[in-house]
Amino acid sequence: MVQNSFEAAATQAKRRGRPRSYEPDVALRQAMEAFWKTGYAATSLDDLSAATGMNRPSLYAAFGDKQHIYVKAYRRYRAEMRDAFRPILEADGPVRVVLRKTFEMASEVYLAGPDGPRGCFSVVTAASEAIADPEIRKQVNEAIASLDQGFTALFAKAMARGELRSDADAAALAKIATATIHTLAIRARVRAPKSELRALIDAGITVICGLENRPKRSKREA
Amino acid sequence: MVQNSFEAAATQAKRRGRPRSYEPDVALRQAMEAFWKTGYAATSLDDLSAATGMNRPSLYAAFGDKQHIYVKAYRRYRAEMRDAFRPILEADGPVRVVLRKTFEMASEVYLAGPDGPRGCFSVVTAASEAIADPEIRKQVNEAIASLDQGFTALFAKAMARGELRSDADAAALAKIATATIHTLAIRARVRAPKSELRALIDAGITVICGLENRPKRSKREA
DNA sequence: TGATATTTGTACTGTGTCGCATAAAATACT
DNA sequence: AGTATTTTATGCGACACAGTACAAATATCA
Repeated sequence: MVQNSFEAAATQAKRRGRPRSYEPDVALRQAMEAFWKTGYAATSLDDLSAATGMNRPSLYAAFGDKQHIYVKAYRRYRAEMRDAFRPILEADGPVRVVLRKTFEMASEVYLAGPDGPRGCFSVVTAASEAIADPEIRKQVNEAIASLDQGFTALFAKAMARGELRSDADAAALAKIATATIHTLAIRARVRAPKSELRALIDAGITVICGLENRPKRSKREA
Repeated sequence: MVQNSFEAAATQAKRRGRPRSYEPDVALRQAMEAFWKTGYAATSLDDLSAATGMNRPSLYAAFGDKQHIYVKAYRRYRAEMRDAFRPILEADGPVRVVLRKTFEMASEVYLAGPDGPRGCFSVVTAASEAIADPEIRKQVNEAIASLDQGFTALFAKAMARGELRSDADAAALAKIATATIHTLAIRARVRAPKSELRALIDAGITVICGLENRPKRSKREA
């Protein structure tokens, strides 16, 4: 499997037998979408089959049984989120701006489902499964810790530049930033109006960075 | 059904046929526990039957089909939470104290499952079902709005007493308080260590009420 | 004591679901 | 061309599940 993907990644090396009628990468993404929307238990293998265009035996051959498909789909979700958030979160710039961009990105992702808003995979679907499945629980913990750490680094940098109160606690602020992400995810899933999410983003920024201290003429911050 | 519960509530009025071997109230609570732990889809009627001690026909007679049982169990959860939180949230006292008590109550509830931590029914189980079931989505929205409003009232009172910055926005702070509840629920479900939840509570209070301005000798606030 | 009313317990039906076995299809190697 | 290899496609088998029918059980009322 490993060398296969290596060969495939290389120069589309000629594989011996009948060619696959699916691309594992896009199939996994489609499976992810299905789980994201309906959760683990409510998504049947037939649903996955329909979503991916693969039939069940192919699903098994490619990803293993349902639990394995779920774990891999969740891993894929986390990887995509990492790739989407890291550049924004690690970019240089005023905390307020970076924070706003991060929250807005989250909000967009949570609202932008193909069939309406669906929130965050980790928060609304994986967390639910965390009691029954230790592997998933571990991954959700990693996801949360990773987010906490990303925000902590951002705030530590900002404090070093004097952008935040010197008596602030970067790790504590980070937890509140993660909390804002979490509540965004939940509210998006239950179709809270966009205005509510916007208000939430403003509230999170204000509470973490303080009120805009210099009331300038320009209305936008970014 | 309505008059039955009335009679029963009255003086155990003599019912005609074979007596029930269960108490509807405790049975619903047990069903709630089951759904709370494993979610809607992963909880079978056999699970509910085992949890309540009722057999399936009795379940149907008492509460309707699975979806109805779930809705009623969720309603029950919300009612219990209301009863638990309202007196704390509406009590007179310094915001910091009220807020801390509220967060600590939430933390305790989320951690105190009979088989380990399970988070919040609304956040981790109902929100997941919110896409498929409009009735549940409506109820989750109500639950969130109710929490937002409770915190808003608390902060408005506090501002009137001069306990918070006069330029603060009670509704905005309330959303952050709700966010703190939400992240507590999620982290509890994935078995975050208690120390993490404590740190989160402190962070939420600090970020909403500001740093303790007068460093007194006593270490506790409450 | 017998009729009536209500609940329980068992068993049944039809459907959904998971996982796999097996044959057909489609490619590369020789 | 023929063989080996890999995937697809059909479909099977065992089981879980939701919901219900029906008879037995247990109470009140006359």
